[in-house]
Amino acid sequence: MPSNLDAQSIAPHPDHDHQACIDSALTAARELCREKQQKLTKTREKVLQLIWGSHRPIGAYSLMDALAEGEQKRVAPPTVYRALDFLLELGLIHRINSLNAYIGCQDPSHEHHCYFLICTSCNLAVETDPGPFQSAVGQLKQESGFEIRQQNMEFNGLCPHCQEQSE
Amino acid sequence: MPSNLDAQSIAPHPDHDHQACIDSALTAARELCREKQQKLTKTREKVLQLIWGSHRPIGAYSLMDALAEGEQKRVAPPTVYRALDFLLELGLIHRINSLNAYIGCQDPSHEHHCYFLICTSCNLAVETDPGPFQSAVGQLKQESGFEIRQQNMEFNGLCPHCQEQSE
DNA sequence: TTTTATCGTGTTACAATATAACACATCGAT
DNA sequence: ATCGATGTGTTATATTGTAACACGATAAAA
Repeated sequence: MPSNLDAQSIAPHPDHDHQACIDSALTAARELCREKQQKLTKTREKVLQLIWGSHRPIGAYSLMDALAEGEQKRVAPPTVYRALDFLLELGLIHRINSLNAYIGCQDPSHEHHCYFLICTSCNLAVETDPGPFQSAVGQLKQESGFEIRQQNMEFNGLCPHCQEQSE
Repeated sequence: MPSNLDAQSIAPHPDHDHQACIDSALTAARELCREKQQKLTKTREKVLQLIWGSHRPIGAYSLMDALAEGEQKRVAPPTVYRALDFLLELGLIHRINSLNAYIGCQDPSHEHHCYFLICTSCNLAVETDPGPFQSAVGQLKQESGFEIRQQNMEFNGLCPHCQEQSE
């Protein structure tokens, strides 16, 4: 789970040192690629960095726009999607299905299920610990007879900051 | 929660009387529309019926294909999407985000969160009770400071029937 | 050192999902 | 009878994602 958080909350504080997030994400990514003997190429690294440009999910085509900044040529969709597939595969990013968008993984060092809190006002997305849900999941497995392999949870609501704004 | 279930499981048995599902869904829909003073027009009813044609999520364009069966003209996408929006709004169907597809709601009589078990082999999708998860959600609200308004859970795995097949 | 195999990228075209905008029709309430 | 609200038809287009094939770099095998 991420450092660099608001003491009151697992949501990153609006004024937090975001460069630290980016740096630690990239360091973790390089480390993971070394371990798994995968190459973090220029494109892949740039995409990861852009995704970590905020704590808000970003779409593939927005990434293409961002990649185009200051470049002569735009990259084509397959380039971005290949990078995204690579990063997803390694667990360095997650896909937010309800938004068709991608966000950095807070803890890529081991596989885990995706539990996200998403602010419908500012789009902040915070990854949370699936732990507290696992007894209910176990019960559900029993009752349903399903063999559950993936858990994908998306909570929508208002983040602490946006609640203040709207008061 | 639906009747007509496998005794061992909340998943519908492959041989269950599916016409009963369709009929009770349509009856419930008519009732709900009367209550809420909304019109279940021909198009809307047909779409709902097609969605209830199985317990598998179905995409908007497949619905268009199904609507076209035995008709002279195909309807255009907006027609289907309007019907879908209407049915979603009333809670008669849910959207499965990870599949861009739609499925009938098992219990439209009151608003609730969406918890689905989805079989990655046969696409069976079963709606389950969010109840057992609510204490963990409450804890999460506290810790995160988020005001959670919507819960959208998609579990992927193998349904009991497909587990047998793959043994 | 050449050869070859693998992996990553470039490029073109296209598929699949979803919406905007505007015209028209229906139907109940004033 | 008219008006306003709601539902549908129609055309065009936006958004998200893939298929298929060519090219290039790199590194291991011959």
